Amino acid sequence: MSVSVEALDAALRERGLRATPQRRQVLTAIVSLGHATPEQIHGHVHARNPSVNLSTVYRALELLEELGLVSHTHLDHGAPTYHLAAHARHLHLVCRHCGSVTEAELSIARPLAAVIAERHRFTADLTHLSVHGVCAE
Amino acid sequence: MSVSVEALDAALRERGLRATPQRRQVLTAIVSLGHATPEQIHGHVHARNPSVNLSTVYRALELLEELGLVSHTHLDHGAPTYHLAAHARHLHLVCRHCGSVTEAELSIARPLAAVIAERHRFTADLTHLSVHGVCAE
DNA sequence: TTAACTGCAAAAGTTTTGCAGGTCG
DNA sequence: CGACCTGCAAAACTTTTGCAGTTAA
Repeated sequence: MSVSVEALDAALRERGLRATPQRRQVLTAIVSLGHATPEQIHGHVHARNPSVNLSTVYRALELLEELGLVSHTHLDHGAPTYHLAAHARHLHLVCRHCGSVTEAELSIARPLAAVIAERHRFTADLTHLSVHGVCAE
Repeated sequence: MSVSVEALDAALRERGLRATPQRRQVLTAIVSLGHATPEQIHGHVHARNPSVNLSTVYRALELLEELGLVSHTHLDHGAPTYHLAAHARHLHLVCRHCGSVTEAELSIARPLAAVIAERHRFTADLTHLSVHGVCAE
């Protein structure tokens, strides 16, 4: 975790931007939560620092994503969920019925990515891949 | 197209629901547009029948999906796009840069679905699969 | 006729924005 | 000190809901 925060500080410094507590706390929240919606992230940050505003969370998420530290997917019904870019070593199986999210090996989608690259000249970003369906319940 | 509308009428009758012009027009719009957001569908319907309200479009989409005639995915930034269930014979390649949506053979994802079924006991719905990435530009 | 459906308007939920004040560097 | 950031409030969107009037069957 402190690794991520240090990476953040470095990335910010490099761009002449500021390392504020809020930005660090948003990143820390993502690290703790694994993957979460802006709302959930705000809840986590807010617990430690009640003055932090939801709009600041949105702005921080946008920035963190721009810096390449974080990325997001649309898991279920359009709800965006954010996670560490470095942790994006799995794809998501989203159950339509129970809403559960299971993680699966990224490597199992490699063959698919290869076919897509070849036939469509399209570079698939597997870290953004989520497969919808029905789990074993 | 009239095929779809007839299927709609039949499905509605079977459930004791009503075949209204609005419902038919929403379905027709989806047929013409291929895939479209609620907003775009409303635009299309509205052009022919200006009195149709957006909330009616939402209600119709919900119903059509329930009847299994239509389904939706979240293509790009969470924007829901609806399409005929019968046309869902392809998966989507969504370009992060230009926003374009390319269609690819569903069959190329079969092996992936098989692995997921075996390892995770998860039945993948490939018709809801969209792959994000970068196209050839 | 009458239960289902629609249009309208308002509510609810989410994300963005303008601005005055606070703060990192 | 000075530009960058934040909190707040309001705006901009998207989707849902309640209700009175309309309409398909």
